[in-house]
Amino acid sequence: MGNKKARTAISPTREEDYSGWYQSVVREADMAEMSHVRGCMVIKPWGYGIWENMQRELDRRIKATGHENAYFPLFIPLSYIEKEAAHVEGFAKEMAVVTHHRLVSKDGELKPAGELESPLVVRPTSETIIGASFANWIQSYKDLPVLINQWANVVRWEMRPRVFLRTTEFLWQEGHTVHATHEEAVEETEKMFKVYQDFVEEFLAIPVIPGEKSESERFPGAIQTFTIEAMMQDGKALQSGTSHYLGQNFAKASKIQFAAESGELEYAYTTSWGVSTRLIGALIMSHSDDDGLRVPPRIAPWHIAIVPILRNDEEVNAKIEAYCKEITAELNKSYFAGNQPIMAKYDDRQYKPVNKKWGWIKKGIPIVLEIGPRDVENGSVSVLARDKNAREYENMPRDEFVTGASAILERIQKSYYDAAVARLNEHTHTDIHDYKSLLKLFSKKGMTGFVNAKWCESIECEDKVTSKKLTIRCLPIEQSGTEGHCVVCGAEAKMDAIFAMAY
RNA sequence: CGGGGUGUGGCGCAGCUCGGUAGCGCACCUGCUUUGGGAGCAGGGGGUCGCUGGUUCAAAUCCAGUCACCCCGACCA
Repeated sequence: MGNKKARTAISPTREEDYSGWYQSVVREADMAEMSHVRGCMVIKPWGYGIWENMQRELDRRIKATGHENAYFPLFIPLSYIEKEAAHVEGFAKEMAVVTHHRLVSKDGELKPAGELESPLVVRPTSETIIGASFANWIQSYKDLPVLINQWANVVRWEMRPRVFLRTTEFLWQEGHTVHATHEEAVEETEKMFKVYQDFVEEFLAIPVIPGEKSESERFPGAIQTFTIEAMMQDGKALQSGTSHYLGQNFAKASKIQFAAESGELEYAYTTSWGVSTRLIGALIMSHSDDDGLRVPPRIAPWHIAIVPILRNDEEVNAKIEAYCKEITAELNKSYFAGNQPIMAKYDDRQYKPVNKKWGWIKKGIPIVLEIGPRDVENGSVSVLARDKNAREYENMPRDEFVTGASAILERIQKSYYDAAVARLNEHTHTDIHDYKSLLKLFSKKGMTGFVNAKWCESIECEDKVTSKKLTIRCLPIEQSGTEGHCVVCGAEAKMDAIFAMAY
């Protein structure tokens, strides 16, 4: 056969077709597939396992900050949605509406019947329906704050679905809180915003730029929207989590009032915040390579796959199997990153070893162990770490691996994060000061990246940029505080803004 | 929602212009050989060609409609 070409497990490669690569990664890792329902996906066990791990850790952090879980209806009366003007306008175009409650058989076909007197919408978010409950729950300042979180599915009738990034139905968590004062609600908004940032950086190994959204990018009905923006491998930005200060807008719409100490009836201050299965998309586009997904150990459903290399010799095979099971059991008693249990899986499926190995690589499991007769002889293991070349085995004594596994997992976690930080830093341009240079930078094909530049805060300049497919992602929390000129119009400006193309 | 493209076994594709009843690579199953870094040979299973209707003796192929996916745009807390 002669020279083997460098073969990648995923085709097309990122270089050849980024979007095709993304879809191929999702398919080859067996994470999800588009269903036959427009824009809706089936999340398969490997993808859902990642989501469950996200849920577990986020849920812990949400509860650690004093919130409790509850559940509210999927259906929202149209009249509720109508109550907040900006909210209606923001969501009207992507609402699924339920108009009937029955089917009847007619000419051999099922037809909707029993038209509802007032239609229901499928929640695109739950501010209004939760607000209606809150209005009942709250009488006095002594009832505050109310700190509620909900894990749910929501529906937004998107025009251009993309698996995990923008689907018609998706899973998320939405926090909704009520406070007596403006200050306390702002504090809450910022607190949860920080929870998201820490979670995404520590567990998903994705560095983010925290910032505030411009007025036009705000959540419909919010006073302030905070966002964490991550940079994908193609340089585009992905909004990965948002936290909103809603002021009294929704309290007024839903009549969330309380008797203050003074005896006055006052409107409360509310917040909401959420992250969704979109984070899985962020994970894929942050860390994966041309051999498939790479899952940071802290979020991986399994950390170590143990693949036996069996021979046509039952006696030898029995030894290999026993050896593998011992190692699996030892690993499963171990921890990494402090107290996170190591999840090791003995892969005794009947597939060929080499196919099992590549299957795991494409799924992005952090470590694949291959164990054959020679390893049993020598008391060793062959280690494939996903942060290294998929063809480089490292042979090491069994005990060294078992005791060192946690360190390897931690190294992998760190290496993914470091690589993502390096990319973010390298491709965040701070030397763009005029409109011409800005457009020139983003007219390039391929890696575009972020521009951190001055903005005069005028909607005109923002619109001008938006018409060029660029967006102002956020006004970073970390401001230089220096004076300068708006990168668009050249006027005096103090505010730093992140400009980028976005998903 | 506008423009473009595509739907053929699990995946990737050919066949369609010029209608004659489906093929290739990978994967899968069996056997033999091989045996720790995507093995070889031989045999085999699996698709009513997205769906509906029309034209025709005959439709994957032509026509109409419809659904879905992909790309570009608009839209997107």
